[in-house]
Amino acid sequence: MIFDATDQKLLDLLQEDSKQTNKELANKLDLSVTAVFERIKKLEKAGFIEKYVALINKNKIGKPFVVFCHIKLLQHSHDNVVKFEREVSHLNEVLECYHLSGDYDYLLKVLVADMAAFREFMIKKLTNINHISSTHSMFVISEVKHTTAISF
Amino acid sequence: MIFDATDQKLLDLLQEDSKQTNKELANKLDLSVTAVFERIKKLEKAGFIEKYVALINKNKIGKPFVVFCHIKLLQHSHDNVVKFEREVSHLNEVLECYHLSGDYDYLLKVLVADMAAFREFMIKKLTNINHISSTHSMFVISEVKHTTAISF
DNA sequence: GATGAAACTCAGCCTAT
DNA sequence: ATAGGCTGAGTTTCATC
Repeated sequence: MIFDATDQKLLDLLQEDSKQTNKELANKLDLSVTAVFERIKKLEKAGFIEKYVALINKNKIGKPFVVFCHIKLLQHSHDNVVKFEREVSHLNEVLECYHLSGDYDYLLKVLVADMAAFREFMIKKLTNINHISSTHSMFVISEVKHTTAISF
Repeated sequence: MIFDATDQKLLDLLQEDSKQTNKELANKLDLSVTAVFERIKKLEKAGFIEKYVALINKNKIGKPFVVFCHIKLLQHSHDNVVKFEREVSHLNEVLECYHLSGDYDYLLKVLVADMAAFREFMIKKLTNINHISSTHSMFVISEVKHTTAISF
């Protein structure tokens, strides 16, 4: 598939605002509406565009508290790893979970209402998952930058 | 403003797929098309919905390598902090930057092509910012979970 | 461009306060 | 009775071919 500078610009625009009409995009890219339409379909089919989503304000819905949580496992047998990953994926407070190199095995991004809710999460959910050896939590004081848009 | 269970469901649906038509949403929510339309406008105006974006596949555009980078500052004077935060925000490899409690001051999520590109980023960009005392990088082995959707 | 569908507007209705 | 959400019809604009 051909992927040129115009496709890049198009992805930049769609990553910023996916509700723009093809006409608006056409103006910005100096293309016809149909050309924009076809490029978008091409990018969707080729898997460049994964999905279109609404981003919502976490403060507005009462979950302003972000915690990053390092986790070390007791053992790293295949079964334990798979089980841990599956269980952690099902926790809806966990927005992101990464398997990492370094001292700790995993990094979790956890979203909750406040410190009390985080405590509940730790006690009732996280440490209820077996095979966790230790955890280390870091609280977000402020979000300096947060974007979903990848630059080229 | 009233915010009820239907609004929650609507936000859940829009966080999953913002390209659904109001008709589809109306069916899922058992409402009329107009009612859905009005609720969405209400949620946009009230700031619950921040923006609509396309999520793109980082592997497809040649940036599959994710690194989390802890950073400690030398001094924490107001000026240094502001300057650091501004400069780091301008780096397009940095998708996210958080001011954290704990041993390190900041956590950065960095997206690059590969280890060589990360090295370039560290040498040419990151450590070029003054007032950095130390850094500690952790490489993502696998992304176990990654969602932009916040649950209620 | 043409067309079918979607977004958006409006006027009036229903419900709860 | 008043406010708010709901509906369905009508109009404009968009996506799609």
